[in-house]
Amino acid sequence: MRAAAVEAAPAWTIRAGSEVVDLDADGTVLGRAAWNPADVAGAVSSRPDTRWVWADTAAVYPEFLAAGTRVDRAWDLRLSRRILRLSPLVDAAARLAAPDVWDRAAEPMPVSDALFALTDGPVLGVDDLVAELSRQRALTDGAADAARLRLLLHAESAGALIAAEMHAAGLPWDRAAHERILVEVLGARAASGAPPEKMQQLAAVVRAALGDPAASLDSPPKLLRSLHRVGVMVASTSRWELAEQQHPVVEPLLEYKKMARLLSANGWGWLDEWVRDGRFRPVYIPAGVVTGRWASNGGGALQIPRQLRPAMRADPGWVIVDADVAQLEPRVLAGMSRDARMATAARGLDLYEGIVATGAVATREEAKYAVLGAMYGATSGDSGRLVPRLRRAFPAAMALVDDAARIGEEAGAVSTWLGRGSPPPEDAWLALQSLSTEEGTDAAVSERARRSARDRGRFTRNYIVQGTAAEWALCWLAEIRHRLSQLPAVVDAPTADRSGPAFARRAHLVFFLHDEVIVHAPAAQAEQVAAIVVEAATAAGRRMFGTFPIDFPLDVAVSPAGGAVTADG
DNA sequence: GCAAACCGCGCG
DNA sequence: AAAGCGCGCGGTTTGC
Repeated sequence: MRAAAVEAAPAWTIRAGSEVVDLDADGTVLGRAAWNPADVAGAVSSRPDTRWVWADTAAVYPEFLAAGTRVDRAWDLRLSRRILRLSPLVDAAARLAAPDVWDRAAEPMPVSDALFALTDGPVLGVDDLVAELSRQRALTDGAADAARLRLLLHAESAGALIAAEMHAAGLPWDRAAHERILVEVLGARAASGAPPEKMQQLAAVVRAALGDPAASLDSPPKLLRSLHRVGVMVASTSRWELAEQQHPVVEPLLEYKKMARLLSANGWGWLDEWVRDGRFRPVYIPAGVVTGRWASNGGGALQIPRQLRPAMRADPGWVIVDADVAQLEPRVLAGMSRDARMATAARGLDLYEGIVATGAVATREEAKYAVLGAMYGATSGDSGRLVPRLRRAFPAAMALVDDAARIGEEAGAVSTWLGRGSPPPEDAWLALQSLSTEEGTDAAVSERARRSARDRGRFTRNYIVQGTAAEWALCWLAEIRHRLSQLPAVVDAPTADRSGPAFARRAHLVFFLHDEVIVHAPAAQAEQVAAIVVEAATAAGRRMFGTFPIDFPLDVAVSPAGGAVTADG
């Protein structure tokens, strides 16, 4: 018999509404308590080894951060539920069939300062969470590969913690540096409403080339008509098509479009709206993309142009540690297919050069287009023509993506390496497919059905690779977070107040973009942090692929500002 | 008059 | 030497 329940340390702690419930490792309730908002730090520190459980990290965890504390481990019931519903590792009969109160509340909820998610939609009581955790643990423990599924759910939940923490910490952003770039590229800011100086001048040049001083440059249909009038017979105004034309309007117009994009997407208005106190605080949405990738909401965090990277600037005495994985997706493909030849080609920093060395293709560029074509399902163009060569060189890897495409075309489901299942086809898709098999079907309908099937095949082909890459990245992030938390805090950091949460007094994650992380670190810890990021990549590879010899090399740059040039061009 | 749909382009 | 995947956003046009 174990000791009295009240004295046992909880393994799980559920937080909902105004209550906290502690559970032991078996899920037996150890005790219930009222939640005390005045002592969040005490609630955390008195349960050093627990895993915190809640319905929605984005709704609950900001209160912890605002109170100056963090948690080591979490279980996000909403994110886990979405995975368990579709995972092929879970017995199909045990998966949920009908939507219920959880699903109505299960729209991706952004991480934000407001706690509106708590009052939006159906309210879940703490007993609902106790029951849901029990159900999810049973599904996970009984899964075809429990360890693998558990890794995915833990990584997913760790990602949710990190998303909230990165929002709270903010990305160090130098308004003056950003404005210098704007002025250099666009010219001085003009009176309100008017475009900046250089843009006005360039617009005049474009209009002169169009022979129309009143030509509209910002409306694609009008611009298209203007182009046709001067003999530029393009079908659209997109850049790649214009670039093929020989006409004096092309060069200034492309330049103008670049400027207009910078102004509207990341101009002074963006700075005013998104940068406060030297921090850009985007809203991250973990698993906001169907493959498991993160999405973002507001501020275009995942689309910051490289042009503006130098505006990312560390605080005085701190540095930016910027790391990205070289060719993450093909490496992940080699790992999941156990393709030893591809893994050999991936040894070293440049997988594309490794492929050239096998003799499959002649140049690095060819290798790149062949690999992209293989993962995206290219059928034509230079990329499509190169794919068969890859199929001969790496049959195991190619069989995996080719099978995924075939399954998708046949309305089937595919899965990532850790068990995130792809969504089923939509009803309209199924209806079109069955319509095309009926007798006497119109040829046009059959063609639409075939195209729609191939579209889905390209989706499932890419799903397994993109989704597994997202899983690798979650493991990497979680490892980095854990290792950074072991570093000593810099108590007298000059920016401790400005950075807000207490965890920001030590090196902390401030940005994540699919295969790249940025850590804001005290300069004295720069080398330690760089080593942590590299070790975490190795650890993530082991967690995902065990002893299979696939490398995940990084480009790492340490500097006061973003956009630093790394050794690998 | 408002919202959905479309375009074009930024990111991986 | 592409036109194959996944996104968000601002601006304009289109549809009700």
